[in-house]
Amino acid sequence: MINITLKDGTVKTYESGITVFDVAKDISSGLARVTLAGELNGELVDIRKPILEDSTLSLLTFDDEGGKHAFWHTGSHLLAQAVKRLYPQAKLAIGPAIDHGFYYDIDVDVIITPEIMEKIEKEMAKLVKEGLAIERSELSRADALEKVKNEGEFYKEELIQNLPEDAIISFYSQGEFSDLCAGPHINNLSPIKAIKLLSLAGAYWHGDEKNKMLQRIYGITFPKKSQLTEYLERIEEAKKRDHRKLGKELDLFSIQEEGPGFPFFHPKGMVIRNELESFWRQEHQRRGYQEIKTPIILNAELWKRSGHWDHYKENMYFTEIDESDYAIKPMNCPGGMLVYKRKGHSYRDLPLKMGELGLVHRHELHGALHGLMRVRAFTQDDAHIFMTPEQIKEEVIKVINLADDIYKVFGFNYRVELSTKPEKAIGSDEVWEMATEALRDALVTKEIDYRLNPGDGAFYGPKIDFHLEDSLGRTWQCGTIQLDFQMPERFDLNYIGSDGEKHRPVIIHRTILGSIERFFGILIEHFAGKFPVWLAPVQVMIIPVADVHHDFAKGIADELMDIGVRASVDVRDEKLGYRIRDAQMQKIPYMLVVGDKEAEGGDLALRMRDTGDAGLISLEDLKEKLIEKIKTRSLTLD
RNA sequence: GCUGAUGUGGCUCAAUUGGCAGAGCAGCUGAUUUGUAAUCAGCAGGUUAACGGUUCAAGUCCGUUCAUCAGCUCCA
Repeated sequence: MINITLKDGTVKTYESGITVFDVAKDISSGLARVTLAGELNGELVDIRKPILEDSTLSLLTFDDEGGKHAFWHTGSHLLAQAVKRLYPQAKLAIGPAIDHGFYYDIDVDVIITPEIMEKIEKEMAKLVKEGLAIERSELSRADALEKVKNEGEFYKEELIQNLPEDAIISFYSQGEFSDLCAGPHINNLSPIKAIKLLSLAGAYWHGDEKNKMLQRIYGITFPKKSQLTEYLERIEEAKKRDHRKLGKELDLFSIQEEGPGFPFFHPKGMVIRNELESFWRQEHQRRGYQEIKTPIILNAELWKRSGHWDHYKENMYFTEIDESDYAIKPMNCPGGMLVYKRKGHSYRDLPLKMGELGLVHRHELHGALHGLMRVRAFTQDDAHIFMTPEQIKEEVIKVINLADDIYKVFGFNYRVELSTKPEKAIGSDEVWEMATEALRDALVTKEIDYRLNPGDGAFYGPKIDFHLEDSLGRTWQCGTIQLDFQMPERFDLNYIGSDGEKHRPVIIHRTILGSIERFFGILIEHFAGKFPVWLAPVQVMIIPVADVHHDFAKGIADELMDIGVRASVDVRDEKLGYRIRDAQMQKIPYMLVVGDKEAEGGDLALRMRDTGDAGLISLEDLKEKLIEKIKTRSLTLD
């Protein structure tokens, strides 16, 4: 007999070998119906999993991540089964559950069109009606290989061959369909009440562009029809926050055919950008950073010395001046190195922090461009910290703190990744190991959860990345902290130590916002265009009731502008309601309606973006409120 | 770069089987003088992404290129 401790702390005694599903059934048939998977001693397990020893067990439903995972993984099998029924010649590659739904990569000789997707969707619904049970079985490596070979599933064959020696090879089957799969899966198909195939894309086998491109079908399933409707509505809502759409509507920026990947910033976008940059300068100055600006075009020799010529050439643009080769900078570091090298340095100068809002150009693949998020010209909020090896940890921690301080101002959540040595890299393994450990040490000291991203470091060093989310939950790298022992060597940088000898400094390359462009895009989506007061292009729109109130309105605007508030008067010959609507749609935080009553009485009728009419306020109180909101970079209006 | 889809006034979208390119909003002009999310009327605005082809006739069919969108790959 074994003891099983449940989520609520109750302990139940069962015979060894009882399955997760049987435990659920024993508790109640209702619970058994909604249980999709289990979490056994902290590990996600199949609902069929026999429990052999004293354990803690959580029964997972669709409300749990693990339950969703099993549900969607089964969704992907259902998709594959439907495809195989319609196109028996199709070869299956991989079909995992993802954060929102699932996909399956399929190699089939017909081009899947939206019409075919509809057909597949119908076939899936038909399969659910058949009420097939899902069964799990294990095979030896030889038998498994034999099975998939007989079925002609050569992608599966390759997958099995790549499994580690001791791996348990399991298959899940439903009716005539069976698929190599580690699971977990749900008990049978009938809980799947809503099915939607979402999109279609090409995807390389093993993610390698040298391999064949397969057709990837994305889909999602739910236990209730209403959940699908809600999901689709949420997607629609998220699309309204898209920075490309809002950028157009609010007239912030544009990207035109004449310059793919080269964004134009419009007057209103520039207000936000300038506010961001002055905030950035303020935060850096008070932390001891100096600011520099290095040229955009520098000669080819420099890029050969820095290693970019050998390691980054495909992403660079080149030009020729007086018959010499020049490159347009894809990174700011070599220029920064030259500034450091201009004069001798003492250990007393270190750490030396040089910041640069540097405009870089990188050739990104045409298909990779995405609004402001991925462009071909962008301004990095770069800085290079020159320091002694002893200062590494402290300085890395200071940068982590700075990033956290800055992200907090916007109310962002972020995710941290640690990226290690890539294939194309310079420097010895020992130095890489040391640098990677230094970064890891800083993360551990700060008790930050991070995700490991092997092989994704810069070519000169490992890095800590900060990722922020867009409206659809896609994450984008913004801040980065990169440790570099290579550039100091290549540029023969040194400082004089307390011993009077020359020493090699170590460099941190870092950004906080990442690129101003990308950060701006994230910002638009994060706030859905409703910028906090300090960033809003127009902070107060004054709306006179009639012509006779224009002078009074302009007087108010002047007083506000005198204290640095961006105020504007809408003098157009339109009805009040029209102009309020317009200001509202421009997402202007505050509106003032001024007519006879205000001109006589002194107090002003205030309207706020989110809550509408806010009653009367005196000009003095309003000024105080605005100054406070702007100074504290408040995220709220009242 | 790869796979698939898309491209019509500044914006959002119409245009039967190939048969005279249209509407709303925005803009301009005039009337209207307005109290918390759209006042009325008139005017102007297009080589239908570009180039080539088929046809008596192309926004529509075919080809090439460019751009955009969803992914893949890559990356701030």
